[in-house]
Amino acid sequence: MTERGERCVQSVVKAMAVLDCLARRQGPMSLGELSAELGWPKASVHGLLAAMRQNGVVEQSAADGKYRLGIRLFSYGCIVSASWDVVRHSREKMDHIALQTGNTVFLSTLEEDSAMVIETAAATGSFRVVSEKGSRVPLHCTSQGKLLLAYLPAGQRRLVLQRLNYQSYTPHTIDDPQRLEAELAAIRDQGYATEDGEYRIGLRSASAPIFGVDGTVCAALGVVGMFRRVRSEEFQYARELVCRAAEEISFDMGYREPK
Amino acid sequence: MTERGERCVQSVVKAMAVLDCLARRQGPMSLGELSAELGWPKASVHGLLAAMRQNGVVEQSAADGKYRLGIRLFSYGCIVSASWDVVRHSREKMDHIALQTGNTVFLSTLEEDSAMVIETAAATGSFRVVSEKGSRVPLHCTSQGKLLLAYLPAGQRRLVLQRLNYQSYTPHTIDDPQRLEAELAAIRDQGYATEDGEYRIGLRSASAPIFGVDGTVCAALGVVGMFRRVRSEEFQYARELVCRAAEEISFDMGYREPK
DNA sequence: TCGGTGCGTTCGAAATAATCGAATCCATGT
DNA sequence: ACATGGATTCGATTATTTCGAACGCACCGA
Repeated sequence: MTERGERCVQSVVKAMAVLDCLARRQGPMSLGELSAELGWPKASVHGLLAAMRQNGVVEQSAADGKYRLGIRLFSYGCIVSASWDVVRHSREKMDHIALQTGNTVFLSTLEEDSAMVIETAAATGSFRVVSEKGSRVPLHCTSQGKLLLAYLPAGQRRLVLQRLNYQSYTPHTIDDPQRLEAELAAIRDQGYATEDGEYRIGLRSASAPIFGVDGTVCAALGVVGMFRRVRSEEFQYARELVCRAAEEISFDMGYREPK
Repeated sequence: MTERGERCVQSVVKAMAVLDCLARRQGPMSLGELSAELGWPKASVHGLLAAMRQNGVVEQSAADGKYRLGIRLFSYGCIVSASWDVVRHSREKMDHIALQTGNTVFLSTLEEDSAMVIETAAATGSFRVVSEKGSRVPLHCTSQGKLLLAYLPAGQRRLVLQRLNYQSYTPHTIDDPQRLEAELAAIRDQGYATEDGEYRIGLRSASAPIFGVDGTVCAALGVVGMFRRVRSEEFQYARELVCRAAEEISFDMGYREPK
């Protein structure tokens, strides 16, 4: 471990790995567990944890001594969230679409080879699909995932497509790279993505791109619900609302369509 | 810098200081700024940043090379937020109080010598007070701050009271430790805290303690708004709703009042 | 009451990895 | 083409991390 593309402080890389480990578990872990999981001596892991405990990035339970992600990370997360213009520009329109369609509206962006929800507007219907802030879904079988992939620069897209696992969640999941490539091209053509029970049976969704001032897609605006069929009027209506809102938000953010 | 109470990895402590610096600014910073602010050579800071950039804890702008907190911190923040039982148990009752009173309802907890908002329910009225998740307010001049202080174990409370700055925000701010101590005792007696324009002129708030199963206060439930007077009927009504809800939430979380 | 067990924590010397001034690169703008 | 201001890389010195082992402590069953 003496050679590295990037010249960086290895202790800090390790500390980040500890955070990742705690994040994957989503719950408290003992020093022993962390040490075993990471393959480093307990004393080493302890040193890293102690450093991060100092300012609340990790916390230690007074009862059982287990470690977990700390409140300071919540604080940082709020700062990051507040820095996203796209959330501020979308909030109102998202609520509006949620009311009009009765379904869940969400804003997603790429994070670690998956699509992460960064904002939601709750459904009003009784069969509401819940979509929690911070939750992640696969890229190859959701409308937001496929959309974000479709608009990724070709170079990065190729790399991500290679890394994906193409797990089949339902019989409708697109589980081979060739077909996904074709779907992505179609998405770029029509300017939006749909998903027809490819991730969860009975769930359908549509997503449209929000462009930043630099012309790249900074988020996917989507609607998800238990629509009857993709061709149904309600779904097409929801899809259109999302597409129009995404265009308007892009405009608000300073993006101008190339002529 | 060879002696330390805690035995911890100093590079990681420094990395955390970099994060803190970026968090305080709440916006992008250049390597030079960070270096100057922290008083360390640019190359050193760069190494720390490079390590954290690897996994998205910090991001670097492609345009101007400036650094900022990364999306991974948002992801971590959501995990932390989701781990708080108190939020899940409070959500519904908070919405209810917000509807009943038309004012902003919030859940707060201690973070770095201030009271941080961890959940909110938006006001319905036209003169709504906004309270953003993650925002922090002083301890000595808000109902949530005084409440959290009042129920802190005596040892910790003394330490915090010493560190506070007692800045006067309005003519009503309690700006001396003695009077604050007396106020805290009164709060413990009556079981709730109020604030009468001590932080912002015209703003009044009331907070009640939510107890965890271990008997400590894990959060303050509060309501804030432009109430006419503390003795007004609306304020007393809101205060009572908050107190009752806080008791119920405490019960739901497994707390049983000592006989 | 007494060991045993499984924790987190501390210790200390060997050895690795961080440090930081200076050099380099790479945009921008003149 | 040149200067400027920034990020980044380099490399020898040196302080820091490392990690096995020992410690302290709570819990639990005998």
